[in-house]
Amino acid sequence: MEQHPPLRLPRGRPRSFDTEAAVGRAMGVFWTRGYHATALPDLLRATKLSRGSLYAAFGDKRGLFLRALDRYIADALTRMDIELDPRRAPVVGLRAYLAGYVDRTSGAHGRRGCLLVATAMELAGHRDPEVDRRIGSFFKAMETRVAAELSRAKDAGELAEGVEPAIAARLLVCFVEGLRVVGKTAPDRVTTQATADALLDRFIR
Amino acid sequence: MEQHPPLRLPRGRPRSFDTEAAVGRAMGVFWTRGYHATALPDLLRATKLSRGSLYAAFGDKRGLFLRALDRYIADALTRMDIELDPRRAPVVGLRAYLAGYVDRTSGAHGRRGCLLVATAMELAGHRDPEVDRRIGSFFKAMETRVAAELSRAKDAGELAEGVEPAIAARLLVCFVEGLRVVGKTAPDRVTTQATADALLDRFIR
DNA sequence: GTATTTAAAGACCGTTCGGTCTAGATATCA
DNA sequence: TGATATCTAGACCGAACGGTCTTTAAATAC
Repeated sequence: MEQHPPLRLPRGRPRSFDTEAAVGRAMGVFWTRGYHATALPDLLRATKLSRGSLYAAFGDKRGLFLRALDRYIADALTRMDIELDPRRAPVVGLRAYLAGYVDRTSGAHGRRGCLLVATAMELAGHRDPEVDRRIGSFFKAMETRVAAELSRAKDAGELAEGVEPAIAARLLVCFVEGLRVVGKTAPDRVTTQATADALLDRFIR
Repeated sequence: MEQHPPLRLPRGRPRSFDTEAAVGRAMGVFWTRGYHATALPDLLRATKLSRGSLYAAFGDKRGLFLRALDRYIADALTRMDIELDPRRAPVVGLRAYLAGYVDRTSGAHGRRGCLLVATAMELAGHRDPEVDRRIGSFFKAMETRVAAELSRAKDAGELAEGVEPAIAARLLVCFVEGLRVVGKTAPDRVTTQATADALLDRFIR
């Protein structure tokens, strides 16, 4: 067991705002506006923090951004783990996974875009290893989960002949990230769903 | 025939720089850095223009950006028209089209990203109709060309059974735009090519 | 009570932003 | 030559940027 520290209460006034809630609100701003277009006053308004509190809690704008990005990634992977629940049939999970992207990339939802894709395009590959690592590991994590699900499907005999789970997983990841891009034009949901179905139907029996 | 205007030469010193070349150099800067992260001095350095000349020729930063975006789009569509040359077999054209994206989204090329996708994520859906129109019409133009090629393939009996050219075209567009996104992590070319092949092979006979 | 810690408000800092303007050189036409 | 038009170079502008710091109030432990 871990040895707890003495746990003496600190002397002064305790922190009165919820750090995680502030990260969530900041995430929303970065999400809709992008990193460079988000100014400090935007973040102060959204988090309802003073400049001093924000800098004490997060260091600087980039520090808060990285926290927000981590939250966004954690949310996405958590959602995936629910959709690809191993207790469900793999094809059901894959359909749920795609249906989630159809929902998030159609109409007004689509127009809002994706913090991760926006960050990849705006900040990745510009000598910021903290950003690059997050982007790279997210795609890898996503691909790994999809590949596992496809492997389960293959074992259950539900995959079309000759489909390699690893390659197909990469393909699906490219597809859903592409949905996020064209989703910025707010395509209608029926067409998006039909496109996703057309893809999956070629890979399952 | 069109009636030419009198065509009198203007009085003063003629323009001495190549406007289109300047647009091309500016395009390169926006491409690698994105809109907001590109500062005026970056553009002045790249175009080798003075502030005065740049503002006289393009109005403002946004005006120059729109010119650069138009150039980028025109280049992309021209390239597609070459790859999908109607005198070639449609499957050959589609393979060339995908091979081009494999090349542009692997390794260092991939890391550079795509001005159009970056613009879609950074600027689309933010009440700038000039940007929105360009992004939307580009995806539509691309989709139309791919759909036509798939239609030709279908007529030639080269498509797998039950493949709808219109839906499959949208799917391919999503896929290649997704390639641009994950391409920011500089994936290796062999894997990317295998992924593209795995997709196309499911849709052709 | 005192000491201590935090919070909000906002003044303040130097820098950079996009954009305008002037000065002087240069290149063309008439 | 003189008029005209464009060039470069860079000073200049107000606004906004990210970030620091001071002040004052409030909330806790002792």
